[in-house]
Amino acid sequence: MTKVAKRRDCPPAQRRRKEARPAEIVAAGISEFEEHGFHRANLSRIARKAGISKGTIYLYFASKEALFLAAIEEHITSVMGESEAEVLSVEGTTRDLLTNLLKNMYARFVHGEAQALFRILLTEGDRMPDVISEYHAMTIQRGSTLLKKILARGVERGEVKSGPVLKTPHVIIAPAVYFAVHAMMFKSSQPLDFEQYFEAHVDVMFHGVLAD
Amino acid sequence: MTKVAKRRDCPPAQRRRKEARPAEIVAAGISEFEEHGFHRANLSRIARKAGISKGTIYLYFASKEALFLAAIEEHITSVMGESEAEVLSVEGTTRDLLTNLLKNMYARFVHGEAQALFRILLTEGDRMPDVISEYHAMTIQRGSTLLKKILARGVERGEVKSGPVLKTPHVIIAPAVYFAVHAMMFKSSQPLDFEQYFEAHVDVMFHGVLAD
DNA sequence: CAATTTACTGACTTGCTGGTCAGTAACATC
DNA sequence: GATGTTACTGACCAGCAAGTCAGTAAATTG
Repeated sequence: MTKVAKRRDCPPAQRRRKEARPAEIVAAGISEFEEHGFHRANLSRIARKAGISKGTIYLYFASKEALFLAAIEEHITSVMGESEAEVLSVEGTTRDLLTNLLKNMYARFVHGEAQALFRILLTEGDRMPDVISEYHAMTIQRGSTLLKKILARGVERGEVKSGPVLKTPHVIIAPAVYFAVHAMMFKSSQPLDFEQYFEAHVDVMFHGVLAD
Repeated sequence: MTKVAKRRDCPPAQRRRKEARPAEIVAAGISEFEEHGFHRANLSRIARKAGISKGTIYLYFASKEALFLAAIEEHITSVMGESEAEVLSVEGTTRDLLTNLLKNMYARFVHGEAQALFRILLTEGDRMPDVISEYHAMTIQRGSTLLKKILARGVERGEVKSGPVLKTPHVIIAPAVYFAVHAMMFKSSQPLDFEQYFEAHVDVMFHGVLAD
């Protein structure tokens, strides 16, 4: 009744690659967490995806949560790095700048990888205030600062009228987030038409719904 | 080594109340699911909240999932029942109607009970397409039909200009959903000022951001 | 009051998964 | 080739929670 260890010949004869492991594990982790969220994510499956055994994960990460944090950090920086300068560098009317910014947002949030990250944080964010803060800084904070700049510039050029939006520019990009949320919930059953939605978004943002 | 049953005196001497149980269990379930989502919700805790033992739950519901479905159904109908007629009955300008509708939405989605439900479905909805469909019908479907009516009436009265929004009225209420999502993620760390946000929302919805 | 029915209980079973560690083999050095 | 080091393996452990069911007692019946 001892803990007999019946060792079989190590099947695919794993090579030893200390340097490559962490990144590979994180990559497998991102994929697994995207697909299943934190709770349902399964370490054995992550190990399989990374082509190693479960025990190896624990050589590089202290716990499931530690791996999750590493994966989130990696994902945030890889997905969110750039775009600000790009948007601001365009010389053009406020219309152009805003349209450009929105296209950028939709591309990331709706079609892109940012959606999965967004979903995970929405779902599992409670337990990790640090990550939430970082995410906030890199998305909302950054985005609304950028928007404020664009709007202020627009006011100066006489293209934008002043109003409460200047202080709470979130409302401008809100429909993009709504679209992402709608897609998350109803993608398969009741999809929205993107082109049509985008057109409506831009139109309302610029002119509102009232006549005159 | 038999399965000895050491029966203690039945502690609080539970009464037998076959009729009242299901509703009580569902109520306890709603509270638990709101607080923890589906996965972390714990049946023993639900039983405790309902003042019964775990086994009793299984006298009335086949599984955790069945209880969850019952809870969701109950919640949807209790939270979403009304408001439509109320909003439409108001005789006034389109401004009034829309402002009224929005206040209603914020009250439900942002401050009210609908938020927890929304969060759960966003998080756990994949596994239950039926519930998602029902939810869609009772919220999005209904809401956008209502909005289309209001806008069409506004166009007739010359208060609303025609445009792509008439076909995709979602963009109008999107900022309310954004606010709810923002609250879910950043409530504790970076809350938005509601009054200010609401004002900006209404302003943009009516007039847009561009001058003239 | 005894006999019967049935709402209810909670210890137990079962299954799953995060985490451990004795054992193995790939590489390094002599 | 022998010896040492260490990346790696995977059977096992521990604990938790969904679900079960033998047993109990509240109501009901005769």
